[in-house]
Amino acid sequence: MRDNIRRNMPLFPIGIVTKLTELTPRQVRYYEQQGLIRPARTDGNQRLFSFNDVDRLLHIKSLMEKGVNIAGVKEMLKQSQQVLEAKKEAEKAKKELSEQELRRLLKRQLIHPGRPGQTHLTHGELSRFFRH
DNA sequence: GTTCTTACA
DNA sequence: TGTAAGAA
Repeated sequence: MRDNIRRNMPLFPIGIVTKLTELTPRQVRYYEQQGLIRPARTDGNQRLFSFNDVDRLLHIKSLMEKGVNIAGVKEMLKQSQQVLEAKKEAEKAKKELSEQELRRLLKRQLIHPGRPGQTHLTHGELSRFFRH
């Protein structure tokens, strides 16, 4: 799991990122303002993006193209983090629980999906995350 | 030559 | 979001 430190390594300036993502510098900076990404900075205050940042931007781009607005993108990214955290917890559980206990847990999660603290949205609220 | 911030159409 | 100005 040493790959993550590489993926988070600040490597490319905004010019490279815009070519990689086909986003405009304006968009990239704006997304940073909205807290969707937080690229590192050089001594001269120039942004340096990691592979993760680029992936994130591509994800954001695809969502935007599907009509999801900033608020919606934020939620989606939150869910992505929750999924990752869930995976970590699952690995923990795998070590701490017996196979049998694990089966029971998984079965319960399948029957009661989104139990922990997920946001249940009504149809009306969902529209909040799309362009009007 | 690139990128940064701020401001305005 | 695009574009311009002035400073790194």
